[in-house]
This record gives sequence, structure tokens and C-alpha cells, in this order.
Amino acid sequence: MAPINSSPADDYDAVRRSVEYLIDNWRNQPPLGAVAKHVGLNETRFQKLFKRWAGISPKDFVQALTIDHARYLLRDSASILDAAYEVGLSGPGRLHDLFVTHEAMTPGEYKAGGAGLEMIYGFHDCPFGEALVMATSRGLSGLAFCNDIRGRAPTLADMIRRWPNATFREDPDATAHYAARIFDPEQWRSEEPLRVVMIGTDFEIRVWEKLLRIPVGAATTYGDLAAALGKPKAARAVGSAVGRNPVSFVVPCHRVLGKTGSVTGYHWGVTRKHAIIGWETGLINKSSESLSLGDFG
DNA sequence: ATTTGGTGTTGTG
DNA sequence: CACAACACCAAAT
Repeated sequence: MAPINSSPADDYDAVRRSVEYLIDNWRNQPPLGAVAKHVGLNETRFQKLFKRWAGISPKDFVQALTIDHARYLLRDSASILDAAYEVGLSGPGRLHDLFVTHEAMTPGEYKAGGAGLEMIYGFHDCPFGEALVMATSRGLSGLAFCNDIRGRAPTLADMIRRWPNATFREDPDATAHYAARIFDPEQWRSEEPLRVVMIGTDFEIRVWEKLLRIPVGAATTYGDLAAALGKPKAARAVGSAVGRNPVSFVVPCHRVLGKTGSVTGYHWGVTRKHAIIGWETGLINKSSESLSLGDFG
């Protein structure tokens, strides 16, 4: 009895467990049945669930976890952050999520104006588990993920700690539309961009602005990001700043990889980083089916 | 494979 | 002001 209305959120727990398994075992090319067994589902049921969630088969997903695929994502790492790339000279030219406008708020401004700054928040299902969405009247200010076991509280505490002078009010009815839109690629439109407010230090904001230039289906490295900021030796500082990005997924910190293509840390768990990268690979496959763009020639 | 040394920025005291 | 921490990276064991 397959559930009729099963959503990506319902599927994520099984997907997460399979991704954990695949991260440990992809070298051995585990057969589909072994993965299915590990998550406690029969083969066909697992296959369908996975395809529904990722848009691609488990086999293609395993491919998306390999170092080869990571290197493919990095193919234009340095140029991705250039203006020329954005104009479309060398870029994929598709699914470039310029669906975000942002404004920055430095700590100084925040402190001065922070007296009236209220954040509303709500928890919402998404393809990567339960998400915490936070917003000010000026736009989306935070997006975080809940721990699979420990639940909501640590995630909320993590976010509240970042803005000690703000006030917080739970209002899921007011944040629901953010979640619905952010995780539905059909709604990624540049005509009516998502408003994001970035609250951080000057350096952090410069790093996060760069992240917004990385399209779906591409990735860059900490080193190239540092170079693009004019500080070629600051890879590690960039790593710290990327790690403090409060608006994960929307500001795509998951598209920053190590120089070699290794998937390095993720504030919300490396498993989740892999899951997001694989899920986005599914988007690319879907869009190339309909567009059949023969680029990268 | 693992260790070591050089990095820039931030948070803490 | 000093110092530790960090989602890095290259060079040397």
C-alpha cells in the first residue's frame, strides 16, 4: 500500500538513511537491494520512493556522490564567480537561481536599529527533513535544519544565539509561504524574487553575496572564493564565514567544496550536504530532458 | 596517508 | 590587546 500523498518530507528519513549507507559504501558499488534492505524497504518500493524524492534513480544518485561528479561540478569553479559567467558566456545558462534579492545588515546597523528587530519563525517539512524558517519584516533572515534525533530545540537555540538582541515569536502561519516556495523549484522565478536579509559582519556578507552567484549544478572551492574576494590566502577565513551562513540552502553554501572535490563540512551535517547536492543533480537532469541544451561541448 | 605550518576573520576575556 | 578556533590548503614527511 503505497501512500497516495507521500511528500518529499515524508521520504526524507528513508533517503537520509540510504545516503548515510551510500556514503560509507559507494566504493563497493552496493546493489540496489542492499541499500533497500538497509533502510528496511523492499527493492521496488525503495526505488520508487527514491526517484520520487530525488528525481533520479539511486544509481544516478550514487554517481552524484563520487569525486568525479564533484569535479564536474567544479569544472568552472574560478569563473563561476565572475560577472562574465553570469552573463552566460560559459555558464550552464539554466536554473540560475537569480530568484533572490538581498539586502545586508551589518552588526553596526543591527545594533543601532536592533531595538525594534523582531523575528518570526516556524518549523516546516521540506525535502531535507524539518526546516526552521526565520524572517523579519524585510525578508527571509534564517533557514536551518532540525536534527533527526534531537528535534527542534537545538536548532532553534542555534539560530537564536546568532542574534542575541533580537526578539523572537513563533508564527508558522506567517513563515509557511517561505518554506513552500523555497523548496519548490517550479516557483523559482526571477520576476518576483525572494527577499533575503543578510545579517552578518562585512566580510561574511561579502562571502555570502558570492555564494548567491553559484548556479544549480555547479560548485566552487573555498580557495577560489577567497581569490574572488581579492584575498587568495584567506581560504580558511572564507570557510568560517561560509559555515556561519544563517540562510542555508537559499544562500547555497552546500555548493562549496574542497579543492579536490571532497565534500567538506556542513553545519547541518555532511549527510545533508550530500543529499542536497544529489537532489539538485536531479533538478539538472530533469531540466536537461526538457531543454536538451547541448552545452559543455 | 598523515603531519605540519601558514593563513584571515571572528569571538572571548 | 592577545589568543584560540575554524566547513582550508600545500608542502613535507
